[in-house]
Amino acid sequence: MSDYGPDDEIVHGGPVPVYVQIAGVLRARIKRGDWQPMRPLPGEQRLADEFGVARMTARKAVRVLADEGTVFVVPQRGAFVSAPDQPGSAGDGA
Amino acid sequence: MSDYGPDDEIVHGGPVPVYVQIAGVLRARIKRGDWQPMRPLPGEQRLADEFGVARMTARKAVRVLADEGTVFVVPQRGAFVSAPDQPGSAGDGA
Amino acid sequence: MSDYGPDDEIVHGGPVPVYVQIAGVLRARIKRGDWQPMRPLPGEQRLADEFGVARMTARKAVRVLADEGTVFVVPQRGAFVSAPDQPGSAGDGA
Amino acid sequence: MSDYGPDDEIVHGGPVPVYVQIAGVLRARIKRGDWQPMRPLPGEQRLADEFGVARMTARKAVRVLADEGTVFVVPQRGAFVSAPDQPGSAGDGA
DNA sequence: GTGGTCTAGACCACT
DNA sequence: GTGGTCTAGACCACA
Repeated sequence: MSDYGPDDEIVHGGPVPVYVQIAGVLRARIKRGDWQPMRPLPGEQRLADEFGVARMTARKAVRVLADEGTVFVVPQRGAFVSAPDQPGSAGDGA
Repeated sequence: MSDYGPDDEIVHGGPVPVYVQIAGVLRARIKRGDWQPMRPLPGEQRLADEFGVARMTARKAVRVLADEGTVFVVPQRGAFVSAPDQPGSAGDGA
Repeated sequence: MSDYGPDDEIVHGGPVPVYVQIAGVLRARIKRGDWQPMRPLPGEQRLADEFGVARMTARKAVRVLADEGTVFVVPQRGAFVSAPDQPGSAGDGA
Repeated sequence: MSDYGPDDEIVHGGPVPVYVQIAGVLRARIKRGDWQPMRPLPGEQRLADEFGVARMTARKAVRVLADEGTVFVVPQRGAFVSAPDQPGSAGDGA
């Protein structure tokens, strides 16, 4: 189930491609700590279902995060949140 | 199809360039709220068809609106109505 | 469906491990030409179904063939019949 | 029209993904000089037609070449053969 | 279940 | 005509 509300609305036909919007939502959740480092994101199909898009679109969103290093993809295992660059030393409240 | 009538007639061969006239019509529609902020304008081809002009003419009209900030253009995505500058401070009922 | 009959019967509880027996059957089919070089073997699930064994058993049988070079495994793609060692030096005419 | 023959056959269901095979064929043509630096490759749809695959598959092949730097893609213009690193000084027959 | 690949369509902006 | 995006299905190996 999703704990997410209107914050995560996806706009079709807008200036930002759907897959980029989804990548942004996922990125925000990761930074917010919803998904912890080394833990898997929901699978492509689940993301597609949640956002109401085709799997290929959800897949492209995950690829955006993988290309920027936010997550890493392990074939047949899932997409995992990368470890933060400098975990804990600054900026996170420690 | 268009919901617009004689109001939007374009005069060819007059003192005002056709693309400026079209820009004026589009600007009026936006201010009237026909097209909402963050939503796309019709594509160049559609505008060209509606006004009976060449694509380059429709393109120039959109550029006028972009230059004045009424719309913003996202390459490969289209032209989108800008958000109003400060919709709350004056004129909107606040 | 399988074109194979009693020839390929597997004996459980005998002196020869089931996966070795299955490897032998598969090896025979390859040598017989049932499966051509560079073509994929049936997937693990299909082999498991055909021989009435667990997926891990089918997997081990394929591994036997891979270890001896009869087939080669490409991750995420399957197991493929290897090209014959030196088909040209003798018997192929070149 | 294609001047290409059996050399460029694509195998479906083989150990190598179709889009990787196509990328290999295109790479070979570029190295062979069929397509000169700064000239465009055929469009995605043409490649798809030539190889008998979906456009998305041809697209992935081009992306492979773009990722490795063999070509560069200009949106709405095409994919262009990159300039060689050191054209002519070594390695090409010296 | 996962991600990887592939098909066969579609609409779009832009050139 | 180009590439960019998107849909809605599919089969597969692998765990």
